[in-house]
Amino acid sequence: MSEPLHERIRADFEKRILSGALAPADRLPTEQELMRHYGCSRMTVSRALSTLAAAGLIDRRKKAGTFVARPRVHSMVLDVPDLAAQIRARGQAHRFRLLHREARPPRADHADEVWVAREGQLLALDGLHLADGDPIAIEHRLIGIDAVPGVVAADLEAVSPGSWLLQHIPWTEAETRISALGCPPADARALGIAAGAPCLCVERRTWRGAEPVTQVRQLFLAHAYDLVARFGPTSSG
Amino acid sequence: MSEPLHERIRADFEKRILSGALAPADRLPTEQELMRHYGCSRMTVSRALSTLAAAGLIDRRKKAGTFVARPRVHSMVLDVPDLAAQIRARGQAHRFRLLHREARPPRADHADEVWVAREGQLLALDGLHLADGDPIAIEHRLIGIDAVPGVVAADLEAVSPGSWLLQHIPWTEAETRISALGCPPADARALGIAAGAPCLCVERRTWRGAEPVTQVRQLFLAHAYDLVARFGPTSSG
DNA sequence: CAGTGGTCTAGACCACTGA
DNA sequence: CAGTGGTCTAGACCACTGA
Repeated sequence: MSEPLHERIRADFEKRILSGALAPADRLPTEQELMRHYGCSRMTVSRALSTLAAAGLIDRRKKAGTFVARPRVHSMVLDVPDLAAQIRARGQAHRFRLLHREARPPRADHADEVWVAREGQLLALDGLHLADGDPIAIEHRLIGIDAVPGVVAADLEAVSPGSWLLQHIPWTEAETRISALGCPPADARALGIAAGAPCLCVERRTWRGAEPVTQVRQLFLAHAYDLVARFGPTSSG
Repeated sequence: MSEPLHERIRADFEKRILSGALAPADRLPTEQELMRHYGCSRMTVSRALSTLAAAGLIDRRKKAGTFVARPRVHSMVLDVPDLAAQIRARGQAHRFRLLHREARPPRADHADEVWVAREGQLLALDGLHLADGDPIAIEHRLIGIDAVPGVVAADLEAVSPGSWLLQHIPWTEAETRISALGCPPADARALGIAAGAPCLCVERRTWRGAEPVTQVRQLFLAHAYDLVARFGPTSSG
């Protein structure tokens, strides 16, 4: 038996809930009943059910029992592909070309700049992502120098700023906003497309603990970039 | 002490990893050392570390010990807002207008249709999402009638097809693809915009267990719809 | 107030794997 | 082969909450 018992119990109930055999609001057996059914101790049963509860598949209420949860339809796991890797996977060469680089204090009337730099300095970067020499995305990035002092000396064309940060900031929290828009004229010129052409816009703020690290706005040519998200309790089990 | 001890241990190490005090590849104390430090049993320590391992913050290797994991930069939690609720939150009225409805076998040369219906019948729906009477999105949907027999009799203007399915299919797995594109002419006419205007395109396939349920392609007017994703180990703890 | 889940203990045996 | 984590037991006390 390579599979632990708690995992078998968890998978049993996941399957019944996924298949609809157990519908939302249905009551599961009590821990006592499951102990008898699986011939194991209460800790083992409890561990299986705790995992399902953490995944949002069931709700546990004292005295009342354990119930199938209503599906949470609002959260998915989003794969954020590495742009450079995605380009290379298509057999193209990826390059990042820095268009502009400036270290300075934040402008008080720019909320993003104040958010990133607070009272310190920020690094403002504009650059192009190229696939086989053709621009496919433009990014505008702000980095807090106090949060990431090493960035000032980094060669950000050898490794793109996003990759450099990921390699040097050990863990991050981030918030991403995804939208579509017509390409503004200045970006369109840099990308070599018509102003107003459809672009996928990804805006992201990243923290290290409570400290802001970077804010970035990336515009991708339509069809150059897809975001893929998967959803389902299986992904958490 | 309202907070369980295993949760305190988990939060301690999460904090140290997030703050950078513990860097990737750093070794954590052994379970024996943590038992002494927190004055608790091995199960309690193990539970805290198992939760961190499940969240991807640490790697545990037998004989070698427990180590801070390299950040997984590729997965985020994506909030999929309910379009109707989002419109109402802006103080507008949401309505779904059915443009076309047809029950028929799949066309053999349409991969999406064969995927949804297999050998059975499918329901093909086209409709508009309206905010205060103005179109803001168009959707093209295929539903497998064998998987969801009740849908044939449903009033899909009173409740939009997406909402109806969520209420009647107890749990789902889904795969979503997000991109930007210029609006095709036929969709543009229905939306009352110029052909080629930028749109956010969301394509989703949904399963119930192993059975395909629905395939939908939605085009949103730019600025009418944002997708927001959050990322971070806190979300899983 | 009785039944349920939440937590925790002090052990045990085992599997894996690096020294 | 010794140290580490993975699993499991058979209990215990407690907190919550619906009947």
